[in-house]
Amino acid sequence: MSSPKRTTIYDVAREAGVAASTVSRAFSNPRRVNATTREHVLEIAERLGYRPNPLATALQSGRTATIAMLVPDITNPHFFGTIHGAERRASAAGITFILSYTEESADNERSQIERLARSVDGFVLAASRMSDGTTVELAREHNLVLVNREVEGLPSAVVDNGPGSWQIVEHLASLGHRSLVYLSGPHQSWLAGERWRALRAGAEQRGMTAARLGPFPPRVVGGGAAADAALVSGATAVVAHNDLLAIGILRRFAERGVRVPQEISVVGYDDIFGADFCVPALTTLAGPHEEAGRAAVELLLRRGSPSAAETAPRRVTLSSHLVIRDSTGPAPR
Amino acid sequence: MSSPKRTTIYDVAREAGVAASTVSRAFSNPRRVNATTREHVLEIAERLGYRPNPLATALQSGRTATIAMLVPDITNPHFFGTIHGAERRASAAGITFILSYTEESADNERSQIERLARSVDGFVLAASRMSDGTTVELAREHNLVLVNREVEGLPSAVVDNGPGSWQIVEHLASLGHRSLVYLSGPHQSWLAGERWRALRAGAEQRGMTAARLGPFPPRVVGGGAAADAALVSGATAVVAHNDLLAIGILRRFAERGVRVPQEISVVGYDDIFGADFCVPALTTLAGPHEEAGRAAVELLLRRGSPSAAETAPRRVTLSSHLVIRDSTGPAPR
DNA sequence: CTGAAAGCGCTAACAA
DNA sequence: TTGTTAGCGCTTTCAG
Repeated sequence: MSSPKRTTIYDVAREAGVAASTVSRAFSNPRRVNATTREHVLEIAERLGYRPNPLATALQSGRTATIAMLVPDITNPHFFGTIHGAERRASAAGITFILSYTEESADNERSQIERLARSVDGFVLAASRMSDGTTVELAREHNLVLVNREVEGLPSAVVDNGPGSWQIVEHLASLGHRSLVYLSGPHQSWLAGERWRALRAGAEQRGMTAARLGPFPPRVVGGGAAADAALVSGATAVVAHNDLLAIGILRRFAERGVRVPQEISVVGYDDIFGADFCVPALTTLAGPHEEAGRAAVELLLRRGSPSAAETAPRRVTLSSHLVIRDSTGPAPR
Repeated sequence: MSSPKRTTIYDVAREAGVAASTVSRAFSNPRRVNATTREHVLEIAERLGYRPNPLATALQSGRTATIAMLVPDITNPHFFGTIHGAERRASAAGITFILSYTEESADNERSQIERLARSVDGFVLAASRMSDGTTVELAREHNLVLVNREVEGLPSAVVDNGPGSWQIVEHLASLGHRSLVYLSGPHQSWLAGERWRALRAGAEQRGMTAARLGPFPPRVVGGGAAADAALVSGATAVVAHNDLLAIGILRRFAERGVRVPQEISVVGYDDIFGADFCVPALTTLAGPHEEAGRAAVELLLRRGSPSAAETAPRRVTLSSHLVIRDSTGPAPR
């Protein structure tokens, strides 16, 4: 497997006729070394195929140059954008990126954080399922940044769902709908709460009735039960917690011969891959999730740097926008 | 961020009235310690909130309890299954899982391996773009397992595409098609080569003509050019390098008013999310990709263990199967 | 600007 | 079974 002996700073030092500390400086603190010396050292290092051992660096300095991102569920395409943005940003900064799944479990999330604590400089928690209290407590010991979740006092990057949910209501109202039902996601989901609050407020303002049903698993399979529940509710418009659920709902409606949007309108969240080619194509709230991932990593990196530690904005909000496709139409009369 | 001072084995040792090495053993080599002593140590450790520092362990022992998976492109849903399977397996073994993207670049792949080398026990390379030579060379220094790629002498887990591609040909032949065109993926893709070889051989056997066009980017956007090229070729059936490309092709055909499958049949590979609800639903070669990811990690873990180092199977092959949906039909006459 | 020396927290001989 | 003793490869005072 791995070679018997790797070259270390000592090998380089000996060969270059300098002390190990000088080699160390040549790499990690270039300006503290005479330019000529450094060049010489670097050359020898190159020739010997020297590679710094990140583990040794981390053990000694406490800096691991690694961050971890925790995601509830990888099979949800919604997260791809966020993950991708975060990974790109970390990679650009020369930071190793660890991805981990928590299977929608707050306990898992917590234990993963504890397990990885010493191996990373910080965490990006995507759509964290942990309670505010637990999160704040962990944030005292660990470097945390949230994505699509807000907790008082913690840095976060979120795609606003409030204004976006209002857009959904306005859209439905303009089509003559007088009632909507929100098919909710996991009840630990902060986002689900945000969405419902905004939908309800928007509906009230427009004189529409709004009901919430669920929770439903935020996956295609959840769509069957969700669709049936929606039908019983009598609402003319359903807003699904996410596109996965919405696609499942469309499928169930198709099975039952319920025509969308003639008999009922369907709206989703996230604009995932597939939302544009399912049938009917899904009206959904799209957002710059890749940007959110990037911003989160940026917040994390900034906390590490000595400068601008507290001056930096702690909270990034990004705008979402409604993409209108074929799953919404005039309310039936 | 992180607390000022973490408790170490020394703190525990002092408190428990034993040597540090005993504490170390109590955790990493439980059977080499008197049961009573161990229990006592563990209790003290618990009370003091001791957590082993994986970095120190790794630096000393060389074992990092971490593996890395390198994937060409995360936005390709094809990889989700593989990633998920690998992650689950690693997680079950208490192994930290690092995910990294190589953006379809062999150079990137190589440099990532070198960068992570000291921080991980091994690598899972998914659909590696590196040449056989480079791969073999790297395998001398690093612990590599391949997924959906075969290189002489290296362990791998692959979903067979040969037999699967034959199934595609048989299916098309049975529908009366006399010609097919393969719209190829990246030319560094080993899989693309395998597929084409099998398609060509199968076609020959069935007296069909087979042509290869491309390479096309294996994404939806590649579908436009691919579809147009297929049309010019005059073939009655197109086999796309993957479902993403196939979906792009369907879209282009729809735009151009080409009816599928009446005028032309379309087949994809991978059975990704969305393949069942695009229009028409896609006929595609499905495979147990999650299983492949799991198997790859298993191969990696096995190499580490002293026993069965060489007895273990080095190559896992999994069967694929054709899922027939609505994008294939009788050849036009 | 450079070198010597002391660890970071843990494991692994080797003794006892 | 347990303790002692060296380090793993690097960074970081502290002198020079």
